[in-house]
Amino acid sequence: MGKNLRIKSARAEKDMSQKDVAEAIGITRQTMNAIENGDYNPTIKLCRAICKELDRTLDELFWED
Amino acid sequence: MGKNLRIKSARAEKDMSQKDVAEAIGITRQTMNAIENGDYNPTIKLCRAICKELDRTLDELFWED
DNA sequence: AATTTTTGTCACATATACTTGACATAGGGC
DNA sequence: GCCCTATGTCAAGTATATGTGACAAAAATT
Repeated sequence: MGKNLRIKSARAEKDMSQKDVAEAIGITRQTMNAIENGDYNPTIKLCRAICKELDRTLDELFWED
Repeated sequence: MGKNLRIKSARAEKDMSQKDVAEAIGITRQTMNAIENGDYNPTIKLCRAICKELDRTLDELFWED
């Protein structure tokens, strides 16, 4: 899986580090890093939490063609 | 978690059983049933596969307010 | 009514998402 | 130079998504 630059971009827009987002939604920094780097496959619940924190939708951050 | 009636509806629209969808995307019938009944929390990859099979987007089938 | 399909549910096994703690590195400010 | 933040990564543990096989009960079909 490739990197998810859309998450990185949405983070930048809110000026949040990976750690900031991770703490805001109650996961570890390492997990956030792994998701952003495409190292694994988060659950939908976690995806929703990331989306809400970054003011994006599932389609905007996690859809793929 | 509550039932996901949007999946059920999308299935009905394509006249597919839980088994049909499950086989089409390479998961078991029981897993498909559990997801539709809200018994757990699928991975984003699986959600994407369900969406593509049922011609819906992530936001349409898996977003929650 | 009998048969087949569809759905619900269970117990147990396996794969993998996620945690924890640690160490390394690059960059910026003092 | 040193310190602090942000990111990357690893090994080992825990939690949970998913698979497998089975049984039962609706719901549809004949």
